[in-house]
Amino acid sequence: MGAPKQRWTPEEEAALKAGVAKHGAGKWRTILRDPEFTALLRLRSNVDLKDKWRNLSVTAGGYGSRERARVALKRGKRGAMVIPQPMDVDGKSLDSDDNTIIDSKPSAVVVESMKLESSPEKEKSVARLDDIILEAIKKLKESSGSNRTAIAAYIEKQYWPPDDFQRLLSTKLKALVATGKLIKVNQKYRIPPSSSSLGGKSTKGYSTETMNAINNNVKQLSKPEVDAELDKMKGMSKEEAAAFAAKAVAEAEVAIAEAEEAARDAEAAEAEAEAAKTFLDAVMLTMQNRNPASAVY
DNA sequence: TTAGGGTTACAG
DNA sequence: CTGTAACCCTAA
Repeated sequence: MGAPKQRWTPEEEAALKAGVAKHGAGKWRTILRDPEFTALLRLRSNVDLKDKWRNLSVTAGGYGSRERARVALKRGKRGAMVIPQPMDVDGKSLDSDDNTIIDSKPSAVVVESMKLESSPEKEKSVARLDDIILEAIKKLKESSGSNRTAIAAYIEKQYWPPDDFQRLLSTKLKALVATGKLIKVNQKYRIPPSSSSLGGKSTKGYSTETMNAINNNVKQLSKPEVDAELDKMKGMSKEEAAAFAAKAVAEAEVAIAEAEEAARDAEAAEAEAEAAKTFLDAVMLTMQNRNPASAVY
């Protein structure tokens, strides 16, 4: 897993995901033009966004079109393999109310080594923070994971204490969770295992006001975007759909984090992010209604 | 402009 | 050498 060319910073990734959550995958130019992301993605082209999204999909274990092709080739040469799908075991609801989030992306735990490349200072420091956060968790070695306070304490002890650190840390943790580099379980963060599983969705952190708005919207949303996404899901096995949904929820949350981080137009951006989450809630409901024990396809 | 196949750069 | 991530090329 390389640290090759112009690596994407977690911020850029988050912005990309947020953009996809808002406008949908494929609307690269739109995402790029969105005043909320244009700043963070200013150095990336629409093609870059597309490629990055493809890479993310691949490493996420989600079947990106590309990975499928590669896998197919490998199988072809070795002439082996089936894709056994023991179908899942749990017909459980995806809608639990605790704060458990388990991202759908495995992703290796390789931290980004600091490169002394020619990148803006800002990006350098944030990339380093990611590195440090992971290091902190590793060093702390808490079996069930480490909470934000412990992580912050460790970092403050080992490194310099930036002024905006606490807030920055929270944002970074969210981003890392969304990226699959960390898993959050009951307020604690830990390094993800090699494989992924599906978790409940989180309903944390939103004001009752917001939640009401969401619940209210869920009942009467009818965007063409929704139909399009739901249509995609028809061809997925339940497992795939669940992973997809879990990932999407994480993305929506990143969108919210981004909205907070970018103080500018925060309200409007947050509203859009919430809308994205609303869509996801609808997806979840739809899935629960239609996913008998067997897959659709 | 976008999707997808191909290529390059780099880490393990 | 192989796998991964960023980058390039081109058809639609």
